[in-house]
Amino acid sequence: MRYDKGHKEATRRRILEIATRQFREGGVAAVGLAGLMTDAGLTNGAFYGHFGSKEALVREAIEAALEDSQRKIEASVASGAGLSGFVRDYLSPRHRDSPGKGCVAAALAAEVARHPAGTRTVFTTKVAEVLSLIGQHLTAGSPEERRSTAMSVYTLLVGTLQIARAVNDRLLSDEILANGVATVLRLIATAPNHAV
Amino acid sequence: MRYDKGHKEATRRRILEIATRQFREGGVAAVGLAGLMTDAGLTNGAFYGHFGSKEALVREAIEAALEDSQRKIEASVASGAGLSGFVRDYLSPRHRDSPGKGCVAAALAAEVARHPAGTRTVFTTKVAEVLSLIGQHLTAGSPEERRSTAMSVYTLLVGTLQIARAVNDRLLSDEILANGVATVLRLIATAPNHAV
DNA sequence: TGTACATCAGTGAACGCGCGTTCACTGATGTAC
DNA sequence: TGTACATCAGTGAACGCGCGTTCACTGATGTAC
Repeated sequence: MRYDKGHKEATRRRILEIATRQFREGGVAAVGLAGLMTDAGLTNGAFYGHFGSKEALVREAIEAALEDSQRKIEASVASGAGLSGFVRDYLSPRHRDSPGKGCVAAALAAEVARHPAGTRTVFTTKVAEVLSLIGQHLTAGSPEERRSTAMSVYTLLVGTLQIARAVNDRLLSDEILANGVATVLRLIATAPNHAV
Repeated sequence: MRYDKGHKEATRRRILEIATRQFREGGVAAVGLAGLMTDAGLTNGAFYGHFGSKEALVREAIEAALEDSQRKIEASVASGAGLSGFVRDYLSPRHRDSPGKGCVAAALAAEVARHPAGTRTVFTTKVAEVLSLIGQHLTAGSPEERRSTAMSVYTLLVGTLQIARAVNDRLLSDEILANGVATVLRLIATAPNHAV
């Protein structure tokens, strides 16, 4: 064969990697396959040797990016920084300013809601895993309370990052991030004391 | 003149109304001007008699939709349901399932972050007004604490609605919404007890 | 050892389509004289 | 009262462009005999 063993797999991985970055940076709709393939050092036609359609790529990109999120949480816990460390990274100006390397839920949740069922199902499965993972690393409360807190933490993280990114005023954006950190840490520290 | 006095203004309002709905339903990128104008009962060319560009329409649509949000908050407070009533409406399955009539921040925040400065500035100004409005209707805490709580409430509302919309599992989605209501109401009821 | 063929990652032109925007034109009305 | 012109909301074709997808082809390699 002309190409090394593993060459095609490496190319596929390269396309996927570039795609996950570009999708998060500009949104799925703004990424064209021709430009994506050029950035991968190939021509447009080669795309369909690796993926069945753009939507298939979107599914894989979302899956990969949400597995990345899980790895980040685990890395933070393993490093001793705990969930708090993850929260501080997540709501940092650095994360806000580099969406291409960041959370795919914050970048694409609204767009995912408008995608076909298969894509939404992948997203759903992986988000459920993230929620479960956050719940596992909470210390306060019963299992039900931890699940509940995990949801609050995750939605608050996503909402805070999104508003901080959309807002065009650095001071306000920084304030929103800092306030988000304080609120999430408070949620983590205290059991929810359920009324329901 | 061929047309009634006020005819053009009415047409403009009609285009704007349809656009705010379509933008929230499908995202800005998915809305084409030709289709929009057809839905308004006109042909594509007429658009530029009313708006300078698609982006100018986006700015006005975002502004109008965020003023709508403010009106909803005020209406809920005026009706005696208070902020809690607004929160329950915001995180209701009905709101989740009808994005076209709902919160523009939840529908478009990620997309706004990628739009030109002018659009982001409009968004920023109006979001700041919403935060201030929420703060005014909080009862617990100092003014600083109320501002802080308002931010947490708003970002939590937006994040919760988005994840609930993206998720493809009705039970999980409902659970996320219900959990969001409980958490937001808890935030509203208790002063944040700032650590910073 | 030499020749014919199979394999297969990638090429690049072409497809039909919809996009935002421009612009010469239409036609019903109001105004001027 | 009748005629010429100005106004102006809207028409609809055209512009250049990029989209996702298809497909006949290339060319370097491995395999068979």
